[in-house]
Amino acid sequence: MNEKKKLVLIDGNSVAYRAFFALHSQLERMKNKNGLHTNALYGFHNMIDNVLTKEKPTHILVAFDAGNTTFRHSYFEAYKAGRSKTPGEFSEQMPYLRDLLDGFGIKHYELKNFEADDIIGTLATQVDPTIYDVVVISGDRDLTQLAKENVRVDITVKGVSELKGHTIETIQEEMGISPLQIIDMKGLAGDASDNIPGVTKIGEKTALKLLKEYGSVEGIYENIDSLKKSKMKENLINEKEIALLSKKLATIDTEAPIEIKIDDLIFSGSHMEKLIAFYREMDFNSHLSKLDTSEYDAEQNNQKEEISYKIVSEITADMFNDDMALYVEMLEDNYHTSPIFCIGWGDDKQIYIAEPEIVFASEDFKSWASKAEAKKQVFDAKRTYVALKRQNIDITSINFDILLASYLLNTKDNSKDLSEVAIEHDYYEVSSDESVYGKGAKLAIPEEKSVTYDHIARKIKAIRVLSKQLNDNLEENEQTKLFNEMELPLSFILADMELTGVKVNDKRLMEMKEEFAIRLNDIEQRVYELAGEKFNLNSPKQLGVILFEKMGYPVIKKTKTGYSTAVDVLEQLREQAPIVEHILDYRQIAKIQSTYIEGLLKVIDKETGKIHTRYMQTVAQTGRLSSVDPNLQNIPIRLEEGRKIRQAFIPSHEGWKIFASDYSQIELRVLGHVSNDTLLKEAFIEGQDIHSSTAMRVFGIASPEEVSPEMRRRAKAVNFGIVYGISDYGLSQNLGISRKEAQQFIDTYFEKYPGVKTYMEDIVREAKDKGFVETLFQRRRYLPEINSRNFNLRSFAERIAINTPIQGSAADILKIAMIKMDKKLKELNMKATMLLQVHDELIFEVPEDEIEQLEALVVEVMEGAVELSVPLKVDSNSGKSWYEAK
DNA sequence: TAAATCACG
DNA sequence: ACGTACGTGATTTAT
Repeated sequence: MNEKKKLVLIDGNSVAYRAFFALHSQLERMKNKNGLHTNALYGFHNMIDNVLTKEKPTHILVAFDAGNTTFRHSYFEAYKAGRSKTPGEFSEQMPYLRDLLDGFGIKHYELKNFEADDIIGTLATQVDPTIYDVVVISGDRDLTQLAKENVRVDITVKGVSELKGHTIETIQEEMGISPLQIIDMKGLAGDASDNIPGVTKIGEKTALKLLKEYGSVEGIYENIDSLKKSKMKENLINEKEIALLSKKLATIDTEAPIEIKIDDLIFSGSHMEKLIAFYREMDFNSHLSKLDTSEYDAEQNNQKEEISYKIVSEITADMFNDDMALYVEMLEDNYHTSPIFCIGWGDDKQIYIAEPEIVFASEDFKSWASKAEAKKQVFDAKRTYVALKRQNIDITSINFDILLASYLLNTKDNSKDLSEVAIEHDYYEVSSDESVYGKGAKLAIPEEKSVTYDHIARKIKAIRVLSKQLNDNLEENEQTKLFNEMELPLSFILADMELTGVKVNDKRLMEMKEEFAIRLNDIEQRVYELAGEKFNLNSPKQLGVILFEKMGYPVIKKTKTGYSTAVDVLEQLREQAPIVEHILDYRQIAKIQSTYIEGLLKVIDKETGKIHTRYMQTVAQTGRLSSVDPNLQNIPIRLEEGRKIRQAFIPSHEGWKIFASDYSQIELRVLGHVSNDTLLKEAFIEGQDIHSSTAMRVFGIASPEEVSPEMRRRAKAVNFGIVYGISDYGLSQNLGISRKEAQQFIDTYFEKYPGVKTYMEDIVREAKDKGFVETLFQRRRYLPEINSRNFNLRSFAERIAINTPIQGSAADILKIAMIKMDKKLKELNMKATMLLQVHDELIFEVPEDEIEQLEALVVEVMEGAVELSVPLKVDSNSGKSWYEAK
């Protein structure tokens, strides 16, 4: 027996609007971390969820209105006029509705000049009634006119989860007319919400009475003479045109020129990864925890198409050719330490899977890996390179990295999970690592080996397919140079830096640890004395109670959950609260102790006494690197106590030195270049102290000598503010001045540096126009919120539009310098080695007798890395430890 | 798992 | 009028 199919058609705008008002009381409570309101999305989500469970549709579509004008406006301009303006809090949620539907795997559609009703009406009418049962869902009663033998129309009653079904029978029962007569009723009675006029003095009751007698609007006019004389008859006669027009307006078009076919609407389940990402973005935590991912994954995995591969127990040379994908599987993130448990490689014809012992013992594999003519495509080149290097295998000629490419195409598409990256590029044939290996305590290699093998084989295929696709995309964006000449070569340089590692004097750290332990204990006792009780000093919550409740100090700032006890707050209490001094001391030292001393001691490689960080090349949205496990880009320097940590970073060879070179004011120089501002460029060209120079302009000082330290400090803050996409409030907070004063500084700055002002206006306009900004080297960052109706989101995007080309271009420049530096060091056969990168500086270890040469080389390479309209400047220092290279 | 805090550029 | 500086990662407490 053939079951009937079920088509569900949802009126997106109307249901979302209902959801918005149903949860209107929650409006301010329901916001995500970015301040986006989520009440309509939440309500809409729950409605869909209910519908999917209850109706179990085989086909489903959400239709949207397209724009504000429809074909109806062409014969009645005032159609839908006089509606109150759509609230911004609602419209800002609409774009995300599409994401939600994509997650659910539900097709959505809109058609220019037509309303959602018309799309729904056309589909509901045109599908074969012997095959399809149709359910229409809307918040708008007009749609009940679509009810038929096989079409039920559900209208929201209250909220969106409670629906009332309308069929031919119920409509007949309640109103005594057929669904199609609802149009006639509107023609007579009009509809205030759509501004459909109707005939004067005729309301729903009267209309129904007339229709029961005469059947339709036309029927009434055919029999108009038989009506007895009345005011109503007069109105009907006078307003015949209006009645016919009203009917026309209320009629849903069942022959709209839609381009979708019923087969496009097949519902084959949700895309869990997308849905989860949506929940995360919207902070729908209850939904996140409710998901039974394992069950879902299993179902999804079953839907994937079969993949064939060969399990290899003996490797032979004919298994390799000059164009293949390679994947090395490890369970843990840290590829410096994680065991390798499976390896796959292959091309479009054949995929091979093998256990690592077999691969590592194979000379054929090794020579293929190191063969220059053999091009390899991977996911995460650096990870692959390091993992093989640990086995003494040198891999060369990796010519594509889909992770790196994906990140360059959109910095947001940077998941460490291959399947997530694949899904972003509409490739669904590979499962998530989590669904195969589990997570947290359950993370493990599957008992059944074929599960792993199948998974790796799918990864190989995905790499093959996506390498071609993403390479095309890079070309379309003119980013191939960025990929081939900057990011990909850099990833191997970073790999070498990570593998080299940096030597750490653990004895020195342990000495410091003991010293600090004693001091911490002393301070702790002192604080307890002053507080009159013991408490956990590391708990901001407990500290808040002591400070602001027990001791009664004034509350200066609050956080989401209670009193703020951050430094700037404590500093304001310093004068009146002696205890605060000790708390600040404690905080400072506790930070050094836990993060830097204990933290670093934990990650020193026992064998080599070195630390091997991992540079994340696809995380930072601006193009910068980041550093993890441990983070070596935030080792203390500003305060002397913490700076001493750097004494523990030493050269790995006797008689060598640590050598550090940093770009001076690189971001402001980049700003000078991109803004082409005369004064700003001049300051750099003439080698002025940039902050003093700014102080002179902004405070109207004649000579550099007259700039006081305080003025320079303020000017420096202004310069920072400019780079960050300044606001009066931000600057006022930073400088502890009034907003008005801060605004004055900004105004004066823009007066003196009009080029900078123009740059900011231009870049924001360009971002609004194109939806993304670019660095000097075509690195892109998309700003989906730049045109948001939400002030917060839009303003944030505008500041990012200003900052990213500056921070990102500076990052590009240092990356170029690193590549050139690496090349030079090799060419010149120097022993000096690049160890670390910290955003605007490079740290090397170098034999004593190479220092001079290195110094000259660094200046040549870094200052000459790129040609800007302002000079680049580098400062270098060296010493026995990182501390002394200052 | 989130929030608060603080280290760096 | 709206509420805020840009980019990161690690540790701790609390839920």
